[in-house]
Amino acid sequence: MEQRIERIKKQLHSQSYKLTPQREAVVRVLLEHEEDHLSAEDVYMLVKEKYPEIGLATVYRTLELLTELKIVDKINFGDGVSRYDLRKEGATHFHHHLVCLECGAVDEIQEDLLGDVEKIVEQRWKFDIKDHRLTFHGICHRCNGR
Amino acid sequence: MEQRIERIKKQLHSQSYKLTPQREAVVRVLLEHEEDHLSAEDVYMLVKEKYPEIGLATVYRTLELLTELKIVDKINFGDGVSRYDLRKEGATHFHHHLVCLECGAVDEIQEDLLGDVEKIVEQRWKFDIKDHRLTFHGICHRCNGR
DNA sequence: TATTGTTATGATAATCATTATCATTTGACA
DNA sequence: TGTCAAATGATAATGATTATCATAACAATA
Repeated sequence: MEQRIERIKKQLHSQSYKLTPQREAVVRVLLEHEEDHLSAEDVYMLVKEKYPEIGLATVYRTLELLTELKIVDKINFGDGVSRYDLRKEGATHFHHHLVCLECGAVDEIQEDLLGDVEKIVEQRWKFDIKDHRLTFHGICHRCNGR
Repeated sequence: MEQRIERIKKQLHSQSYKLTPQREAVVRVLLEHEEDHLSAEDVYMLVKEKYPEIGLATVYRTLELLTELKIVDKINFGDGVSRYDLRKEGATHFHHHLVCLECGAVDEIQEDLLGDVEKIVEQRWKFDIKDHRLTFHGICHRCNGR
């Protein structure tokens, strides 16, 4: 974890940004909750426990900056709230999500799986793909069979 | 078009809903702009030209109802505004989108292309898929090569 | 160490897409 | 025609997010 933070610091510095204590606190929370798909408000509440002076606007700004730098991925499930995930290091594509309609759980697929599809899209539609978002809604293995 | 409206009316009636003049006006606009990915505000402005008494809240409610009944698909591109598309009749899956980062144009892919991926997801993750959303961000054929 | 200039912050106001509220209207049915 | 429940329109309210502004913090330089 400390090494990850050090590397994020270097990423920020390489673009003339600073890793302020507030930004570090946000990164720590994201690292401690890598599986959780936190909203900005979630992040704020968690950071505030350890860094009470932080402002909500700062959390939003930090998440936005990290998203622009592709350190963080911003996810929309269409419910009016954005979610933020630390991007896995070295990840060359956005991971996919399985959203359970029963329990609301969100599982992740790290595998790309879209290689063939992207080839078809690039060739048939002449579309130069930079990023993709794939979300499945359905019933998860926990709720399945009930 | 009239036949499509008649069929939508039947769909509504089969669930004890009415096709009021306001709802019909909304459906007409959606039918006339099938390729356009209209926001609720877009729909409202277009409907108002022909049906000036309509209220914005009614447009929202109508779009929401049509979405629940799967007559309309609600799309999120992560920009804070929902878009609404009439679902193609008989469509068994949600179509995909190509969003151009340069000009903002949104193109559609009607083909599923996800058959193999879905098989893998259902078997490996034991996830019973009900719906999916796939969006590609990149450079469209019009902006490509500039 | 002090100074300077720029970035970043926190509190809070503002914005905007959307939903809730309420009085009234409308449509279906007997 | 009367009744009742659904639907409407206007507008207030909501909540996620962004803008604003005074101030703090930080890095570089003398």
